[in-house]
Amino acid sequence: MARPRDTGVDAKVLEAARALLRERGYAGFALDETAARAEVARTTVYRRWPTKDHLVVAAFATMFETAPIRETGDVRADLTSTLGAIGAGLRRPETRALVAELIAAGTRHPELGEALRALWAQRRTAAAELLDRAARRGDLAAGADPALILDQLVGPLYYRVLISGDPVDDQYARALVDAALACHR
Amino acid sequence: MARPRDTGVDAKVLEAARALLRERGYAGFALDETAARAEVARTTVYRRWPTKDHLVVAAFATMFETAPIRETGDVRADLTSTLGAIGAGLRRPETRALVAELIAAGTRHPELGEALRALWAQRRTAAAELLDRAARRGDLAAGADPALILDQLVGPLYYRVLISGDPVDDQYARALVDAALACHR
Amino acid sequence: MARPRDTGVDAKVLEAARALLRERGYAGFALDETAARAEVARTTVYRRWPTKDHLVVAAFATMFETAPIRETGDVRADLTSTLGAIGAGLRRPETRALVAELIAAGTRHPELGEALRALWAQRRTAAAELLDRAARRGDLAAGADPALILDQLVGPLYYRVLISGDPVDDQYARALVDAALACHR
Amino acid sequence: MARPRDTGVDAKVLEAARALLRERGYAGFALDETAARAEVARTTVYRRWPTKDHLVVAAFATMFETAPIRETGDVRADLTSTLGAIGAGLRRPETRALVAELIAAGTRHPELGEALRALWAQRRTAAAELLDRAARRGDLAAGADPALILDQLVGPLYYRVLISGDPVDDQYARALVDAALACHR
DNA sequence: CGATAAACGAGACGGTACGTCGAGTCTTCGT
DNA sequence: ACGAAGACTCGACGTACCGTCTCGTTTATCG
Repeated sequence: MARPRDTGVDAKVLEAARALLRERGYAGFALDETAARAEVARTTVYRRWPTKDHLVVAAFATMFETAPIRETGDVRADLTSTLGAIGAGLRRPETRALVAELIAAGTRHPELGEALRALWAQRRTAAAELLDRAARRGDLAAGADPALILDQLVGPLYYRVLISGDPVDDQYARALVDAALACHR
Repeated sequence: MARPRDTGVDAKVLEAARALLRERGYAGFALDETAARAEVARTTVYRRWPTKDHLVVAAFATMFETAPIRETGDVRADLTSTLGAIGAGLRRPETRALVAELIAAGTRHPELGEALRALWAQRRTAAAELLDRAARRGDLAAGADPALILDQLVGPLYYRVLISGDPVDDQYARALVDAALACHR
Repeated sequence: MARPRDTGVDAKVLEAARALLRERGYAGFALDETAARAEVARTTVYRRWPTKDHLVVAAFATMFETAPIRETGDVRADLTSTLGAIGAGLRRPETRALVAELIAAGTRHPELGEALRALWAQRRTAAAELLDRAARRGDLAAGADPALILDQLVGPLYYRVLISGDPVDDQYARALVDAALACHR
Repeated sequence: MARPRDTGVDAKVLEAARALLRERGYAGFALDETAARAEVARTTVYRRWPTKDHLVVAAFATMFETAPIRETGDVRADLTSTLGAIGAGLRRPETRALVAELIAAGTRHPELGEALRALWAQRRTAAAELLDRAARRGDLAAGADPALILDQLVGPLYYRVLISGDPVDDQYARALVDAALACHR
């Protein structure tokens, strides 16, 4: 009885949003421009995402494909490459800014906070499973808490990127993994 | 050779800025209102801090006095209480939002990024010295890198607060310290 | 296909602008206040008139209804009363200031200069037609150039008001008309 | 008993002001810049001229040397060349704008209005004397009022420049003089 | 000759307005 | 209903001058 939503719109808008986010970061991101680029009316965007923040989070959610993990069975190597991949994703300054703005957006809109945490959790999954399997294989100490280990591995990465500004390179990833394995094995 | 700056102005403005940041967070922070509260002309504010971001960072820098650390000599206890204090400071949602916005601001204005990193470094100092002394006392393993250990301790804290949203309580602080000491000793 | 402009807005804003111009003159005229009085957002004003100058000219254009002229057939009397009316309009000091500012605005924005000249031309029309008819009736000398005569009548009026500051009263109007008719008949 | 004013300052400032007025007109004229150009402190300027308007008027007063008039005895020729000179001075658009702004300034500050009228009167003197002598020589009709004639000559000039925008060239000057002499002789 | 009052330079300060940008909401028409 | 187009509200931002003020630094002249 009513005109159905043009499903192409979602894709076009998100695509445009991603592009703008990458080009200019959150600061230079304007909903107007996104709509213009997607060749869609501003109203149409608002009908789907009630807020700039919502749109940005939605676009962000589609930005990083869950990196496929090649698991070799060598915990050290696998962890190192995974951490390295995460670090590589975070390194770019615009990414840092975007992540920061997303956190802020998540505070302004609780549901977005929820969604973002889900996203992070999902990104964390791969590494978590890696650790779980290692634990089951007996490659980790008996009493070790995989979640804590993961925090110890990933936390410093974000800490360096967001807070201290120290470099996050493969060497650092290796150092982190070495330290973690030295303890928990 | 010219009329000297009214030092009272700095204090009044920063005071007002702090208050506003605490009340409404970065989102609800308006330079206009700050000036009004400080009973100072808007232009006077702009003379000192060229941008809203600059003012916010300046205000933030004066928000947290370097927490005095009581060192007992018991590494475990000292670290736990220090971490707990850091965590306590970060827990409040407005703080989380503010920290996130500051990171973003730091990306918009490189000089601010610099300033912020200096601030974090300063906040980090106390804990770092604690670890250094422990190392010198032999309470840590010979080859241990204090900076890395610190990352492993503080990183997860920020990670939980900003990213995963998991609770940051004293129990978690203890777990982190235990894990770290288990390895590096 | 889009939401049409609220025509009421134009009226309300121009009305407010006229009022402000009359009360405070160009010097005390603020676009902000106009918008406030018209109970309209400042940006809405800017959408229609890109500049304070534009708005002022637009408001000015609606300030003086084309004075209705009663033509009796007696050239001398008709001219005298017309000149008198023009003079009366110019006499008030705020008017003088406003006219001056308008000229300046017309120089700052060429399109406004155009518009203003059109306005003046229109105001001049009535008197011009009066002279034309007189010429056709043979009340003026054959070779007389009505446009020149008009300049000689109206020019001194503006000259006195704007430049010399000498009084512009009915007696002066009469003297001008007498002199003009003495020549051109 | 006190340090005397540096007389060079007045000259330097007025020079700079004239230059700025010529370059950018009243609109682009900033007291700050004038002071900078004159290599003088802003305060020093304010000590002499209480207001931007005052300074501008003062500068203007020195802008046009009273044009020396060569009187040949031929009223028509003398008047035509004088009018032509006046017209030439007014033609430039910046001059028009400046004159307009000066009128406005004269309304904002009554003393300035006074000063300006004096200036105009002075500029008018030459032409007035010309007419007076012509009258005394009997080149004008007995009952003719020189002041009125002058208004009829000069008024249209200003009228065209400021109001109607019609060209003010030598031909127009001649037409005006012809018309005036046709009547008053 | 040294005190002193005013001139001067430099710049802080208060204030007022301007014009701009972007977010969200609302209204209308077309499909 | 959905979609396009764009008007409207609102709130802030940063800028540009203006005119006033408060300093420290000169400099002519008077006691």
